[in-house]
Amino acid sequence: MNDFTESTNCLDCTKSSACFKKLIPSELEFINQKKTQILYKKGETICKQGAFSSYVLFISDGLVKLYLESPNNKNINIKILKTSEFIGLSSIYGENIYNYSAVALEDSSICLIEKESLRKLLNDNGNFASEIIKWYCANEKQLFNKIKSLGHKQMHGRLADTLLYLCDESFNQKELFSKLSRQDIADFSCISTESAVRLLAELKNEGIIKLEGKHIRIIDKARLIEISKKG
Amino acid sequence: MNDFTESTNCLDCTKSSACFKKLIPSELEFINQKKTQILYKKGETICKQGAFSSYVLFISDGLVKLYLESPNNKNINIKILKTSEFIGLSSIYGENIYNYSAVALEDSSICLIEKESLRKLLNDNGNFASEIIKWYCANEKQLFNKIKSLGHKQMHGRLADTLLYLCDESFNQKELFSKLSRQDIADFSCISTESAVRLLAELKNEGIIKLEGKHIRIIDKARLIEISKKG
DNA sequence: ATAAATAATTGATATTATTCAATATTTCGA
DNA sequence: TCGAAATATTGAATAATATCAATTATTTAT
Repeated sequence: MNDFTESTNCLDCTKSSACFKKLIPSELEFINQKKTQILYKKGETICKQGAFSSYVLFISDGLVKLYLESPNNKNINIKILKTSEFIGLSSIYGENIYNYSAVALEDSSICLIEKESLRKLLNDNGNFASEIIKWYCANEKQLFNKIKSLGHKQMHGRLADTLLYLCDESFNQKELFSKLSRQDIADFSCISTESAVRLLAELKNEGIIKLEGKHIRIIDKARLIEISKKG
Repeated sequence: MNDFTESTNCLDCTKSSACFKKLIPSELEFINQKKTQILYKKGETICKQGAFSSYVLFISDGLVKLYLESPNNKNINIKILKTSEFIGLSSIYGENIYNYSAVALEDSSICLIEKESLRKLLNDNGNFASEIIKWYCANEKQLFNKIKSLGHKQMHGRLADTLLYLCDESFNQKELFSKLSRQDIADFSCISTESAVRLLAELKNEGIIKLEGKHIRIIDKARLIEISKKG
């Protein structure tokens, strides 16, 4: 993010997500009263797995890495979140804790929204709730893909999945890779950092990817997809 | 399931899920018009991954195994669904296909509900939608647990997770295990059938579980949890 | 600009888990 | 009830992957 002069009023927020468009002005005003906006510096932890979840978070501007922590001090990277995405939506119901951790990959402006207020809106406004459900549908599909990748593919396929995900056009790739380490890439694939490095070198030698400093560029996407499918 | 004389009218259905309790009588009547009830025999496929999803399914009475299929002809078992649970809820929005397959573990009575009608109810009734979101919150947590299990644990920990899940009181265990093969147990853990068999024998020898025909009984739950945690 | 800290790379080895093969057991239909 | 088919079990060989150790490159803080 670059601009911190961005308005903090929900009514004319340009970074708003699809679901907020379903709110009527009075509801937007209501939610505006119930939120605070906070700036997280690059590297700061935005939410911590297991911690008490007082708020649902919304990225008003920034880039965030979402990951699961395991007791053995290893992480599983789940996804990269961009501006206009929620963090910790699922803490709204159920247990009062965050199911994952999130760290700012760049300076990020985050809206903290009171869970109670969000719940009220969900109950009052079915259109709003439906948009949230839409989000959950897409989210579930993504998690199933992760499970398929981890459950049945071996290293090569898993790394291919990671690269295909990270190289998606929807990310500013140069930017993104400059903020990710080999360990991050390994943690997306759930392989050791050393294996990630070795496999990346292999892919480079076969002309499937190009390593330009930290940036990874896919040269032969078809073959990478092939590797992903083969597992 | 035992009784097929069960009423098929949503208004006095005793197998209804929490969310339907949020519907007003006219809405229940509406949904009653928009559903059909079908009996699936044991072993029959209720929904197929990738197939066109015309309906959202609801188990009015039965027991169902939900699993992901991978191209290499291997399956990942996700969960066992019981009476009053939805199948394929996420096909309601997004792509018009089922993200997973489901098979009847016993003769099961399934309600097929028109997606369009369900969408209407979600838009009209925020309380109903909120209950669905509650379900998604719990569902997400479960999927994260699966990801943690697959991503970082090795065979022992993964099998322990499977056994702890399957031996939960919420299932009729004798019944359940009689319907699951070693392959099923392996597919929950994403390990080979042979490995599952070997590890079960190990656990038996160490007095952690007891093998009684097809039924598996946990003797030393504390140690099994230990194994699960250690990974 | 430089030293210290961190991250990336590579090779050798050890561990983990699958596959293949052979045998035993159970289930199921005629 | 019998025999075929499916499922379960066990062992040995092989493959996949992590770990450990050493080295090089990069980043960061002074």
